[in-house]
Amino acid sequence: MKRARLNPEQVVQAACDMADAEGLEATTLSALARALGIQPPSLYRHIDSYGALIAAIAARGLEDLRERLSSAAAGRSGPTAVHAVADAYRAYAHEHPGRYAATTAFGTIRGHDAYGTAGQAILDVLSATLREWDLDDPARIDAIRGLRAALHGFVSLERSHGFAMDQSVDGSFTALVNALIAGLDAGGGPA
Amino acid sequence: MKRARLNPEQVVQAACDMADAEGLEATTLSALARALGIQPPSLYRHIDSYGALIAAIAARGLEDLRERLSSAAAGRSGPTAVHAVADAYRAYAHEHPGRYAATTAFGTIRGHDAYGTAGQAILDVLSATLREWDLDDPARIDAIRGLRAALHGFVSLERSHGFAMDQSVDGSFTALVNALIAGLDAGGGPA
DNA sequence: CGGGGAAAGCTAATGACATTAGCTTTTTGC
DNA sequence: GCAAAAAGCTAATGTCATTAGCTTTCCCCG
Repeated sequence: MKRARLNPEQVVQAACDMADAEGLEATTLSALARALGIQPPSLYRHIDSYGALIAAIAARGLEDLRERLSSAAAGRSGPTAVHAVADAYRAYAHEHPGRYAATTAFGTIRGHDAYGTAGQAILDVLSATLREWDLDDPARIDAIRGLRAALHGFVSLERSHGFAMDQSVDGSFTALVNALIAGLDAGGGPA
Repeated sequence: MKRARLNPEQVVQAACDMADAEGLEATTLSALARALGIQPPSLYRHIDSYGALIAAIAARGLEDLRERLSSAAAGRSGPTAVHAVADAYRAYAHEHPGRYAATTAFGTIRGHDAYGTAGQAILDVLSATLREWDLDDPARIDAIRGLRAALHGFVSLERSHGFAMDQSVDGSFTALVNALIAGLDAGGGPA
């Protein structure tokens, strides 16, 4: 019988993979221990708590996501950049549903701040994506919040079968991003 | 010692109140039984399961929400109607965070369809709100999906302290709704 | 080469949870 | 007033996360 000899890195990696494959809710300490060939209490040699594990998955998700968004934004500007970033955001959420879900599992994460800076980095990328509109600060923050809310809301509803009609979801997403871009062009602040 | 003599209606009502006051995660069968002065297994005389209870909370939340949106939309049209409905949506989520959270707790709800029709009713209200734009059917569904995604995403991030900067969140919400309206006016479908 | 300490595993136990089975009490309808 | 249904109860099970305390394994240093 082979001893595992694990380290925190491997544990988090396995948890990320399990979350993507089986769902975040199925990623329990028991299931993770089973998958790793050890007993549940042994996991505490590598992680502080269940909440800390979910926070670690979330942190990794945010880092990966930031990288994808950066790549999508590189060498693009204006509407093209916004579409590229939006598509990259949605693609990441689909490819790594567990990591993405952890990112938004605020309930279990509260207090574990491992992912605070990673979240800020995402906002920086979004901000850079909007550079061409040259927004001054109240409007800039409004735009970032709106973009993030729209992306998160769409992906969240989509991931949970929130869109019943069998019309193309891709098209609806493109239309939403176009609407936000139209809003940026219109530029009118709060009436 | 007073016997409770409960019925399903009262149990769901108490669960809704507890969810709003203590949070949906704190609304366990044990805590609910404690609050009602009975033992946990006795709850099964009134509900089928924990999942069914959450689904019942969600159904009530959707019904209440539909009513609020209907009221907000009545006698209004165009951008005014959209703003009124959006504000009503956000206000409901703030006033009844537990019910609203249940509405989007797709994981525990899956399979309990008590809330299916209520969800459809919400979409009907949103559709009516957009009447003035006279959208034909692919664009109409895109607009509804986009509006719902934006509202849900914003409220969801807001509820979980997703907006760090201390700039006014009200203003950001108004700006987002304005952007969506600008998108409706621009009307361009997917490029 | 050998020993000692740290790292990483283990078993056993606890307390919260949902859930089932089966019993008792209360209410209600005739 | 009585019988049956409705609504409560206790006891037990299985799944969680988590803690305490023990043992094994590895690695470094003398």
